[in-house]
Formats: sequence, C-alpha cells, structure tokens
Amino acid sequence: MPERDEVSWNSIISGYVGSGEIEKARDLFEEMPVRRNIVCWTSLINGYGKEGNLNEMLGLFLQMLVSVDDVGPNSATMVCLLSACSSLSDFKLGKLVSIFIDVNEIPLNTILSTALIDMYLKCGDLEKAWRLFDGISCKSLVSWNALITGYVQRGLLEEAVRLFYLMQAESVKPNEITMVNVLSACAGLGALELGREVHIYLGRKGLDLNVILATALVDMYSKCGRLIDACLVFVKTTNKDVALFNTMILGLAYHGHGRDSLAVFAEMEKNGPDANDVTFIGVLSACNHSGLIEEGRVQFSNMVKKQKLIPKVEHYSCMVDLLGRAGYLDEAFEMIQNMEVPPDSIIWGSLLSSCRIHRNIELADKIGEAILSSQDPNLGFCILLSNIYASVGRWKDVARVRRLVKEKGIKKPSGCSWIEVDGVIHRFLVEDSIHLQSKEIYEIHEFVTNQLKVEGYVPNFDFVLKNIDGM
DNA sequence: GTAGGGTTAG
Repeated sequence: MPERDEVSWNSIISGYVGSGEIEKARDLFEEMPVRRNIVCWTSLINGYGKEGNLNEMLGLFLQMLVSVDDVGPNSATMVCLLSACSSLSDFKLGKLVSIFIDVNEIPLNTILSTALIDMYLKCGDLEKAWRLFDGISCKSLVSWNALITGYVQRGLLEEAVRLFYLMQAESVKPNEITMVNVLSACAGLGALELGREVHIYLGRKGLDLNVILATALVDMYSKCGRLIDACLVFVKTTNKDVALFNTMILGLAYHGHGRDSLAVFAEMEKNGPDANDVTFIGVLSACNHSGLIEEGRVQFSNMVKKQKLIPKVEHYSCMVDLLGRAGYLDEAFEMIQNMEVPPDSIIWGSLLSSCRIHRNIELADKIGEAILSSQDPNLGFCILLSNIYASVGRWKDVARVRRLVKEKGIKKPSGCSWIEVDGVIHRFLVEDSIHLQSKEIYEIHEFVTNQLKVEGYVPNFDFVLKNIDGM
C-alpha cells in the first residue's frame, strides 16, 4: 500500500461516508496507520448522524474525547451532532450538545450558530434562537432560512412573512428554500397576493421549479381557493412525486371535486408513484366531501387489502364521518369499536354530529359517555351533546354536561378568521369591533343577510348551537 | 468535515 498522508486518508474516509458505506469507512478508520485528525473523526461522526444512528454517533464522539489522537472537537463537529439531534428530534441531546459548546467555549461561527438556532426553534425557545441570531455578525441566507423555517413550523406565519420582508430589507436574496417556506405561510394565511408574487418572482428569476416548490405552490393555490392555478402548476410539473399527487388530490377534495380528485388518484395508481397513507386521507376526504359512499367503502378496503396500508385514526375518522352523514350510524359506531387504534374525541364528535343530523338519541347517549370520560373532552362537542339533550327536553343531562365542563375547566380558544387584501392581513374574531372599518363591514353583512332573505333563504335554526351560560 | 424545504381527517 502506498504511503498516504492525513489529508488523503480524510478524503477516502469522507468518500465512503458520502456514498453511505459507513462500515467500510469505519474499518479503514480503525486501521489507519497515521494519526486520525479532527476532520477524520468528524467525518465519521457525521456519517453515523446522517444515517440516524445516534448511539454510534455519540459513542464515537466520546471515544474521540479520550482517544490517544489527542484531538478536540471543533465547530464543525458540533454542527454534525446538532444536525443529527435536530433531524431525529432528540432535543434533550441537542441541549446537552449546546451546554457542551458553552462549557468548552467552542467558537460560534455562522454555521454553528445557525445549527443552534434551528435546534432552539424546534424546541420552541424563540428567545434563545433570537439571541443567537442577533449575535451572528455575518448573517447568511441559511441563517435567515433557518429562522423563517422555524417560525413557519411553529405556526407563526405572519411573523414568518415579516421576517421574509426584513431579510430582503437587509439585501439578502431569497432562494428556493426561502420561497417554499413563504409559500407555506401564504397557504396557512390565505395570502393569495403574496403567494402569487412569489410565483411570479420564481418565474422571473428562472429559479428551478423543483417538485418541492411545485407542491408548495399547488398547496398555496388550493388553500387560497384558486384551484385552476393549482391544477396548472400540477400539470406542468414533471417527475411528480407522492407528496405532489397528495396535495392535488386533497386540493380537489376540499373543494368538492370528488370525481376529479379520484381521477387524479387513478392516474397515480396507473403511472405515478406509490400511494401512501396521506394519499388515502385525500381519497377518503374526496369521497366524504362529495357524498360518494360506496366509493369510500371500496377505497378504504383498497387501502387495507391491496395497498397493505394500516389505517390510522385519521382514515377511520373520514370513514366514520362519511358513513355517519349518510345515516349509517350503527356501521360507523361499529367501526370505531373495532378499530385497532384508540379513538380520540374528534372521531366521537364527528359521529355525535351525525347523531344530531339523524336524530339518534340512543347512540348520542353512548357517545356522550365516551366523550365526557375521554382524556381530552372538546368544548365544542360538549356543547353539541348538551344541545342534543336540550332538543329532547332532557334538562337534567344538560345540567350534568354543564357541570362537568365547569369542573374540568374545559376551555376553547376563540375562533378567528382572516383575509388578505392588497397585501394587508385583516383579522376578525366573533362579534368583534376591532377592525377600523368595522361599522361598514357590519352594514354590508346586514345588507347581504337581508338580500338572502329577499331571495327566499330561510335559515335552519335547528342546527345553530345555543350558547349556554358558563360554556 | 459543517446549517435550511412540500402533502395529513373533523
């Protein structure tokens, strides 16, 4: 074997790590005739981290600390550890790594700070993340992206959009990853105008419209009610993967285009990628939203028997809702009882609302018990139950539900809706008067309501939930 | 040797 220096050993080891041949890399690493430097150690540590083997990764790191090679971990080593903790959501270990960095005064460069920001955002410690971000003297695009991504993933969508503007004000140019996150925020906010601007920007910059960006666009357009634009992006995208198909199937399903949604699914079964469990959430919702009962039954059995997918509570939830609405209450009830997963209050609530529609008090009684004794009773369902009792004059039961709600301290955050007009997001709460044009808005609302009456609309007060004191 | 991305019921 020809003599090799440290540097060429490093590149051989990292080559094997890069191509996923971690065992080969490890064997060579053990037999190396020259001193193993920090690059070599870090390379192998990273290899274990990337394949999700935290135990081996940590073992190797500890081995390094006591090895005769006498190397100390540097910033890159810590980035590898943090990156593994973050992708495997092991935040306990991540915090330990962070403490190690502090104690050993490992220098914080931009990359290490960014890795720490990512970790702290995922744990929900926004303050620490911000302190780190402020401390970066040379904020990179990736640092901004980590911050924006973290905000989007925590559901802080308006703030994420604000960060996006702030980033541009600092003359940092966004890339695909920034745009995916901004589009995701737009989808959640219903911010069609900003979403469109992003789409136009992508076209103008000639940025590669990869399948991830396409998915984010399709999702944004569907959730903002622009199904035609969603379809256009979907059709134009080559190399469609399962997530893109799922997004399109769900988008069509939401908007009541059950048949079209199923057609996309059929196309996927024929020429596309394999379906997964998310696909069937879309397929079953398509059947549900379009009242395709028989099709729903067929697809559910297709999922279990042909595709060998194990149904989750979400799939059962779709089926229970589908069957319940159509009046097959006993079948829906039986399905909940025979599931191999524990029912949550949501699935019970769905069946309960079907009981109300079909006025099945006996079943509502049974479900009521299940909801009230469950871990997470939902206030909405308690009110629903109480209204069902009220509708048949069972006032004692109404009082019992009300007492339980008080005792358990069940609360519900107030509902909120918002709309974006000319890039400004307007937010509304029930019966609020916060908006500056509140007076005009209520006037128009009254006008529309009157117009509906003129056109012959008669509201069905039967289904309006009664507000009960203390609930 | 090193940081960041899309789809999930009611």
